[in-house]
Amino acid sequence: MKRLMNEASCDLLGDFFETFANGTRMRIFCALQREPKTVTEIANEAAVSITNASQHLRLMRDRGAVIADKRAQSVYYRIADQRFIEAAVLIRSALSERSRQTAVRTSLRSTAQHSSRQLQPA
Amino acid sequence: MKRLMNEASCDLLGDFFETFANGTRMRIFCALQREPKTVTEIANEAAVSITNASQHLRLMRDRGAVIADKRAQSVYYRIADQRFIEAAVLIRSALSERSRQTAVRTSLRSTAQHSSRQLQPA
DNA sequence: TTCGTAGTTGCAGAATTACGCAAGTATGCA
DNA sequence: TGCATACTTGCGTAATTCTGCAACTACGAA
Repeated sequence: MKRLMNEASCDLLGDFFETFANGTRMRIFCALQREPKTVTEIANEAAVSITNASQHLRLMRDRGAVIADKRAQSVYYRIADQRFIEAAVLIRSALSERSRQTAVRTSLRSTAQHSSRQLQPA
Repeated sequence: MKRLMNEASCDLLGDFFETFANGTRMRIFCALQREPKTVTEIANEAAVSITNASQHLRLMRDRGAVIADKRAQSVYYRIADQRFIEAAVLIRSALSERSRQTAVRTSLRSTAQHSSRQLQPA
């Protein structure tokens, strides 16, 4: 297998993952999946104060995850790139599949931590 | 557009993103891209102490991002699912493309923050 | 048994991040 | 102008996370 990412990519990615490494920001991301929304709407959906939503949105905007468009008094936020959603869906599918497998494995042997050996190189 | 993720997915994803929301853990992830490695090897590549690498690896393992296989005295860690790498590559491509676009936009108009209006719904 | 290598874990201090409150800016409407 | 709505920002505190040190377990070899 070829190396898919270099050092610089890792740094970029680290920043990006930090952007969503927070329950509130993840809920904001989910709330924005379908269409742009105002800060107030986002705060309601994510169940946080408007101040708090605004703070998280600023962070997300600074990191390029969302884009803000001002319209009269309101500021509409939207997800900056559709691929962020695609990536999320991809990861989710891997996670849900894995958790199912783990459940099966756990019920067959004990906690897997003790069974050593067996190294399949990816 | 249909809604791609529900609430439960968001929670799952939040956990996952937290796993990589750290420079050290991202470097560990990059180090493991191609093949399984021992804690010592990982610590060297990520430029951290063995203790520190071990602690991060435990967190990553607890969250299902990596898998540990013990072999004699050494513990080999590997990435749990190839799709995690695919997702990372997908996000990286979006990020690098975006940063190029932003650079162009910034050189054309000022800082974009002031130019209001214009709301394209995704 | 004893020693060396490879990892893990408990603990404490440092650093970072999250959150709310209060005060501020920006826009629209009467 | 004055007032209301919609956000943003500064600041202090609370909570979380990171990191290293020292002590501990696990395994193999002499």
